Amino acid sequence: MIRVLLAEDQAMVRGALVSLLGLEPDIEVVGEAASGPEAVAVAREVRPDVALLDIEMPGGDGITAAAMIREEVPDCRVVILTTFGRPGYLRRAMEAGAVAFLVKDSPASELAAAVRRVRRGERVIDPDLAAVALSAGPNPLSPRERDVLAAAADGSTVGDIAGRLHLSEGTVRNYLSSAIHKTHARNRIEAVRRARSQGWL
Amino acid sequence: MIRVLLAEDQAMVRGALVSLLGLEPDIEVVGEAASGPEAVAVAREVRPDVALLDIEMPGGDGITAAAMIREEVPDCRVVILTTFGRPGYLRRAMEAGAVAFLVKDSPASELAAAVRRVRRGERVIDPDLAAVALSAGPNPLSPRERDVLAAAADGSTVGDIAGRLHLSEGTVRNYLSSAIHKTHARNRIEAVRRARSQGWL
DNA sequence: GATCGACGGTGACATTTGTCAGATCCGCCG
DNA sequence: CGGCGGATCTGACAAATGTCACCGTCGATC
Repeated sequence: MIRVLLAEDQAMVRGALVSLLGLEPDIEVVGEAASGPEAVAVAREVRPDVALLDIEMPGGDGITAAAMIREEVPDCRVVILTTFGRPGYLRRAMEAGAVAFLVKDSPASELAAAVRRVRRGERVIDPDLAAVALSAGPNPLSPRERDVLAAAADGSTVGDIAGRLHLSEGTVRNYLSSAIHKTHARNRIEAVRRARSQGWL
Repeated sequence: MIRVLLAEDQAMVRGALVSLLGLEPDIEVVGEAASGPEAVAVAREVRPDVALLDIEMPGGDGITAAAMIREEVPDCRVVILTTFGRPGYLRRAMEAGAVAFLVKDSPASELAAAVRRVRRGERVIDPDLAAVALSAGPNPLSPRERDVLAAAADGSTVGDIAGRLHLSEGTVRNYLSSAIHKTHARNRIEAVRRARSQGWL
C-alpha cells in the first residue's frame, strides 16, 4: 500500500483527486492539506511515502514545502503537481528535491502511474518540458531585479515600489530597465508576463 | 439516473471530477469536453440532463458555451464551475441561462449536491458571492473600453493597440484613461487587474 | 425635437516610464 | 592584489502614458 499526502488549495479539486486515487487498490490517501505550511505539518505527522504538492497555493508555495518535507521526512518522495508547465518551476522543483513534475493537463491516469513510479525510485518528468527548461537556461534575473519586477506586477508605480523596497526611484527604474532588457520585453508589463510564463517570478 | 456532461480543459482535473461523480450511484457522466465549442457539440450529441462547464477554457469560454447549450438543448440545466468567484462571471453566467454557479474552492461534496438540486429545478448560488455581485453593480466599462483594456493587458503599447483595433492613438489613450477612471486605478496595469478581479474582462 | 451615451477623433499638456552614463561600495575569485 | 559582478545611487534625457477640453456622428430614449 502506497501512503500518499495530497496538498492542493482548491477543495473541490483536492476532493476529486482523492477520489481518483481512491480508485487505485494499492494507493491510500493518508493526509490532505490546503497550503504549503499545512502540507509540511501533515507530512511530519503522517510520514507518507509520497507527497503530491500543488505549486500555486496561498501562503508559501509548494516548492518551499517540497524542500522542507525532504528535510523533515527524508524517505518521502515529493511529486510536484501544477497547472502551468513553466520551465522555471521545473528547475526550482528539481532543486528543491522533487522527483516528479506533473502538469494537470496530462491525462488523469498519469497521476497514479507517477505515484507508483516514484515509489519504485524512478523520476517522472515530461521530456518535452525538460528539454524546454534546459534550453531556456536558468533564471537570468538577479534577486533584486526579480523583487522589483514582482513588486511592479500589481500595477504599483515606481514610487510605490521604491517605498516598499526601501530603494530610490532611480534604482527601481534601473532594475526595471534591466529586467525589461533581460526578458526581451518592451515595457514592464511585457516583462512581467514573460518572466511569469518562464516561472521566474 | 442523472446524465451529466463535464467540460473542463485540464485533463487531470476533468478525470478526477469524473471519478468523483462516479462515486454517486444516481449520477452518470455521459460526455466530456475540453473546450467550449467541444462542450456544445457533445451536448448536442448526448443531450445530458446537466452540463457542468468550466469558465476558463481555451477557444471560447464556458459562458458562451452555456448560452449555446441552453439554446440547442433547452432541457439541459447548465452549471458553471469556476476557479474564480468573480462577480462579473456570476452575472454573465446567469444572463447566459446558467442555473448554478460553483467555485472550485467549495467542498467536493457540493458538486454532486448541486447536480441533484439543479435536476430538481433549484438554483445553486453561493449567497455571499451573490451579495457581492449585486452590490458591485454591473460592468461599468463600455464595450470599446473593455476591448482596449483587454488589448492592453498583455503589455502592448498604445501604438500596437491602435493598430490592432483600427483606432487612432489618441482614441486609445482616451479609452484607457476612462477605463482607468472607472476602475479607480492609477494606471493601465492596475486597471487590468481590477477589471479582471471583477470579471469584467 | 432635445438629450444622452457610446463611438471616434484632435491637440496640448504634465507626469511617468525607460534608457544611459556614470559613480560608490562590497564580496568573491584567481 | 586586481578585477569582476551585484547592489545602490544620481542626474539627464527621450519616449510613452495619462489627462483634459473639445469636436463631431450616431442611435436610443424621453
